[in-house]
Amino acid sequence: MENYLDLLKKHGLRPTKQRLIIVKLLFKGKDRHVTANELYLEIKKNKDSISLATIYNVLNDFVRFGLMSKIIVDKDVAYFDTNTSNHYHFYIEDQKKLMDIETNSVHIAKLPKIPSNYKLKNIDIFLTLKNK
Amino acid sequence: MENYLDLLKKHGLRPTKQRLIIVKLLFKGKDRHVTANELYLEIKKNKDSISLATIYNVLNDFVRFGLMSKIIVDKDVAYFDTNTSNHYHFYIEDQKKLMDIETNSVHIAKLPKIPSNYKLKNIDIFLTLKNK
DNA sequence: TTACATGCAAATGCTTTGCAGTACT
DNA sequence: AGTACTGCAAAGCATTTGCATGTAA
Repeated sequence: MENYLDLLKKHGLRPTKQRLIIVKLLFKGKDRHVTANELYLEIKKNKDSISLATIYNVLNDFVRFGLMSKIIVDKDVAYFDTNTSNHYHFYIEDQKKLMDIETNSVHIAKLPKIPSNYKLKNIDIFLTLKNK
Repeated sequence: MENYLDLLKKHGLRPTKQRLIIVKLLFKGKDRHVTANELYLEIKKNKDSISLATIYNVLNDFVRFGLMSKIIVDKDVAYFDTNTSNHYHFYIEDQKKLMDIETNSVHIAKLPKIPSNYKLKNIDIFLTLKNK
């Protein structure tokens, strides 16, 4: 309980009622990938209520302050990921779902030379899956 | 000239005036990554005129019929790529530009096991770059 | 009390769609 | 002739923003 509060403070975020509800939900268990709307519905189901605009604001703040990351793989929707370490994803196209790939199950043996004047910010890998 | 027409026919697409203008522009030289709006402006600059809606229709048809691919890396805009073979991209964040990565400059030595009931459709890799 | 956060509704911006007119075959 | 394509304006939809109200420090 208290550690959720500290989690926010540690990242320079004021622990408001709404942020606490969201942090508790997302960081309770294993890593999660949620869309803003999914989170909105989940909160409603738990008999709480946070406006969708606030959910967007909170999630974007969490990304800005390094608590979460944002994943773009579908034109229609943004996914928010509780895992901020560099890792890769399966994207299950038919279900529009993301799944983590275990980091040690991928090995990139060779990377291209980065063009001069640029530096590598991060590596995204998506393995798009279809139903068999 | 004639081969553009054949390119369309070969893929089962009627060679209309608009499609020919677009094919000529996109397949004239090296591989290209364009947004619908960029293409729209480029066509206008060439003293032609195609409505933005038609450009979307044409590009989406080209993707559907295997002439191009669609790349999602930015929430705001879709990129259309004349290269349909499996290859990877640099994404230059500050300029919102895509660049091909030479296929043989990346080597994935290890891939995860694909979950049962699914098959791998394709592999996307984005190396996001920032200005140094 | 001052700066920041929330929530609603309205705005934004890319993309898609309905439909009437036009062009391929 | 019949089917497919184009073009415009309108609709759609996820996300952002302006602003008044509420809350944390």
